[in-house]
Amino acid sequence: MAETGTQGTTRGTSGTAAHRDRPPTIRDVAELAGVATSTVSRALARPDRVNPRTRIRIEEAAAELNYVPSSQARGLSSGRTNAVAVLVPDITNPFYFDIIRGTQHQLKAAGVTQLLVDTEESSEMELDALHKMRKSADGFILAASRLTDAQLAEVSQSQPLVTFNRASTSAPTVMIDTPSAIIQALEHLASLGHHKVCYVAGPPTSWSNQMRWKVFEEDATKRGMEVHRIGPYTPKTTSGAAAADAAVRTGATACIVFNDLLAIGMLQRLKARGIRVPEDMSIVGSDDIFGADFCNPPLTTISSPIEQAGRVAVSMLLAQLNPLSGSATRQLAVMPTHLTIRESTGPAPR
Amino acid sequence: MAETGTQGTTRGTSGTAAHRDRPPTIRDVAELAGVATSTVSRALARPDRVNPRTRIRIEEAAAELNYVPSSQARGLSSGRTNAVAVLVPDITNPFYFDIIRGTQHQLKAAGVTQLLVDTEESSEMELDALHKMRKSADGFILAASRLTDAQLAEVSQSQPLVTFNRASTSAPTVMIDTPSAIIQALEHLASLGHHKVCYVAGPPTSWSNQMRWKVFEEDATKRGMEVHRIGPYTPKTTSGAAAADAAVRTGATACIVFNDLLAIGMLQRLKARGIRVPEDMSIVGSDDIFGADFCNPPLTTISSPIEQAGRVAVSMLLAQLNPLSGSATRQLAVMPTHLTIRESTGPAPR
DNA sequence: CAACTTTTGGCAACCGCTTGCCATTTGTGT
DNA sequence: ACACAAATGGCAAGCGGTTGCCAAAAGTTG
Repeated sequence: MAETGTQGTTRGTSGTAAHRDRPPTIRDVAELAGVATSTVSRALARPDRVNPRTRIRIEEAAAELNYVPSSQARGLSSGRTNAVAVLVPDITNPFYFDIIRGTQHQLKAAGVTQLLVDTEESSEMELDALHKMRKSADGFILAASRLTDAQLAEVSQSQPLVTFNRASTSAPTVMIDTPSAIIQALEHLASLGHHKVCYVAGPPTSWSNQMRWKVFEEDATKRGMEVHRIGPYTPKTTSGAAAADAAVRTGATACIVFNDLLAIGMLQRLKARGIRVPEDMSIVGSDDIFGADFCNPPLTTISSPIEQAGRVAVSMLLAQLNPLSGSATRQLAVMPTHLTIRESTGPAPR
Repeated sequence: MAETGTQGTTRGTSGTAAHRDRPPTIRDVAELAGVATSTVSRALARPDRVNPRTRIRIEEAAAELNYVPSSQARGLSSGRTNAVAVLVPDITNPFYFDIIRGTQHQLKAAGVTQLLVDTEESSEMELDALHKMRKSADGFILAASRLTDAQLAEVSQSQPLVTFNRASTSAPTVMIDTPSAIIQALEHLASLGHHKVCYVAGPPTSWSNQMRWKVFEEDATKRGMEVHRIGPYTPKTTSGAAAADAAVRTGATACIVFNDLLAIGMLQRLKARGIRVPEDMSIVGSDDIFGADFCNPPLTTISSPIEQAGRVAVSMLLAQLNPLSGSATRQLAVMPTHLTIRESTGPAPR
């Protein structure tokens, strides 16, 4: 302290300043600004906790040194990592890319790092990641989680998370309005005169798959349609061939398919077999992924603001992490859906 | 300081151990195993540095406590973060999906966390990320970097990185064999009788765009073809319409397009305008992204093992980070390419 | 101007783990 | 059994921040 006065003149001591060797630490900034590290820390974290004049001095010093606080160190002492992990079952699937894009955007806006994890459709990997990363992420977003209700409940007990397309009573959830979507699709098919419909199932552990089938069966039955179900199939285009063949065998004239990937695969197979879409068979996909608009024929599918869903998920998670004043955090967000009618559906063959 | 001793005993206050409240630290493990934390640290990091018996004891303790070391703390003291940042210009672009998938796989295999960053085609954001994350990532993978040579050189000086599809003398690079690919494509077009060809350009700051054009011009000229060039266009399907219209105006009978996204967009526009592909115009894309095989017509395109490129990039980066015995780290990897001929190319119209 | 309240900034103790250095043990050769 | 080398484990000093607590400084009030 006594030397502060001197220091003003000192300046030259260090000779040429700003050696670009090692990244500057908070200490360097403190030194340059002539204050203690704690003050620097405060100036940056809670600006009104320090005198405006010193704050400015510190800010200038920081700017000059091009100081960037180490998130590592910060995390260690503050207990927060400023990172959020996003777990998806399959990075390969374009559907999740929309989600990822959404989360990425929103997280970046909040200055939070995104840790992307591919769980490869496996609940073990999911649990493992959840466990391994509990110290390195402040929260998790589980897209289409494959965990059981019990597992989910347990996990959500110990770490903040929000699920996407996976209902849960224990954690905030954002999901797309599947029931309404399926009903819209059936309505559409019914109006085209279809009586025999088939649901092409995806992964049994997928909650949304279960929901879709449930609603499909209920509503189709209510309409007096003949309902079939085939599957489960891995939700990839490559499974489409098998699915298409099976679908044809059921005698159904229209299929609602678990997702677009599978649907597009079916389209390819049907074309190869010379079965015309939609003349001989109508196909409805789900998710409206990249490609659904330019495949052949363009796919009628269930659209939903997926990217926005990602954003919402992040918002909900962040709200959970920083409990703001008053307002209880929202526990459920349902994204609207609508049927995008393109060219893979048409009048039932007679 | 004097009280430290007291504190040592205080610990027990909590009575029953292993409360599942807070995640266990290295201290808990040490205590359970009856050793010092340093020993635990070693047992886990360099197993042969401790006695096998104690190591086992420690491992058991760790297992019982379900101990996972804090990567934060580890990073702080060791100076390594065990994370690698992957910067892509546009998360939206399926081309990068493949890269990301590749890097993700390889990184996971190495136990390294992937930090995904979307730089939105902006060199500023790229620099910014590079700067902000220098403390939180051990290295960087720059996919299709938009940085200038000078910037790249400077950055690579201070942090380990490898570039993908962006030549650089200052950093290891993995790229796809563009020249050969373009030549293959021109050969293909020539054999179909095309004489007037057009290159549809992508982002001017894209190195691979520049390369493609360069080789295109050289080789096409050498073949005595009439060469056109249009663009630049943003590499998205939505830019395809403008590109298609411009391409038609050039009078060319075949186009080689910067990437598949743009090419698919052109396909859509051409179809809308009633211009038949490939009868009236042939289109060759590049990258063979998801969707290129099922668009209408399926796109003839330049394929390359993109996912593998991502893997290789990671390997090169990791090699750079852990300079192993002897073998100098590879500075350049060139991924092979081949022309995947589908249905968007055909004989030149007469 | 004294008495008292606010501001402001420094001190020092962590956060959880790594690592250089040193004291013990244990093992080896004769 | 003895001298000496190798193996093993603990101590303590950080890594780069954050934060509770306290003292000095500045501002208020009558």
